[in-house]
Amino acid sequence: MDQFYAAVEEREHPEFRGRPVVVGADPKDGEGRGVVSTCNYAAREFGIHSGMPISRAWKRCPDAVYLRPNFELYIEVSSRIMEILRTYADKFERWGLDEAFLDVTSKVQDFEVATKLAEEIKREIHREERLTCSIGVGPNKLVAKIASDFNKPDGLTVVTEDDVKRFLAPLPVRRLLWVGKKTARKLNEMGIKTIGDLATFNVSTLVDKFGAMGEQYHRFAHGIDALEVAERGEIQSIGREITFESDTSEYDVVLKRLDKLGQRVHRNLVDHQMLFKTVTVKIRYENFETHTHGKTLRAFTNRLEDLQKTARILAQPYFREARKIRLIGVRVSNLTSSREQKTLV
DNA sequence: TCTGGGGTCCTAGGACCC
DNA sequence: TCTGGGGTCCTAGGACCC
Repeated sequence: MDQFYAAVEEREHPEFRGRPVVVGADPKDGEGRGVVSTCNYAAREFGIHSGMPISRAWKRCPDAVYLRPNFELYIEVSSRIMEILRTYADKFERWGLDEAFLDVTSKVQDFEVATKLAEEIKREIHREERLTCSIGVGPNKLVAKIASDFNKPDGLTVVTEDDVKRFLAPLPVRRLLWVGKKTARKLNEMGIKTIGDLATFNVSTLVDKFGAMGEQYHRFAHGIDALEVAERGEIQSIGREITFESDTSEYDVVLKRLDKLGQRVHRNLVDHQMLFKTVTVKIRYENFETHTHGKTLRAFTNRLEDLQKTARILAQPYFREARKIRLIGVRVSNLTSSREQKTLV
């Protein structure tokens, strides 16, 4: 979906039309913490983009419409769109709230028919939700994903097997799936700027530098990706975290917030009918130094008290030397379903 | 410029077991 | 007196995704 959160907000508020819309943290007249989640194209004209500190966005365009994300609404719209998409696919994989992979192998004989199908999907989503999306068609997930990012908004990019190398070669390595900021920088330092550079680079050097992933990157650069389109299974962890409005060394305040976060995690856990065995606390100091500290209990539990008590104990060692804390979080993992009756010995 | 919040997966070291 | 090999699980940190 194109600029999903911002597009949904514009749809719900016609009065915003034509104005820059920024969804994210509260800018608080330029003093706000947090980042931009999504912004529309009018806001992008001011150089605003997702991930940018909200304070910086404010400086660039104080007159934009600034909104806190309304996840309930986005989830609702997302669910309807996902149901539409599902009907078109042999295999379906949701990818966040606003992206999805569709394996349509059995529905189409060739790329021409696949293109027609993509056009039909775009039409149906626009008819039902009055929102636009950008679609990439390719021989595998990797190529389809990169193709979908190639032409936005309201784009459709088709890359056939024969075109894959020509399509990928000139693109910066950063566009590859799983090549983020850090890896892109390392690759650039090795003189690898484009996906084409990566494709012709010596594999063993890549393996030396990146381990098993080095070989993966090399395959990706050739457009080779054997990953299945598959629905995600059971969830692996549930966590909540918050950044304080101002960094604090009032540890009783921090512990209160930790308890509240524990409550929210617990509520979610119970909704999912899950038990947990591991609790992990996350602390970020004012200098952005971040630590996690976890403990695995002896048995599965879903008791709030177990969660909160363990979290408090785990957080304790970080409360020293009056160091100011920026963020606190708690996560449970090692989950199992509480639906099946477990035999306890 | 001052960096959110929800997640997933991988790695490396260490404890422990047989 | 020096030190195997197979395995599992736990922990902390880091990179990546939306």
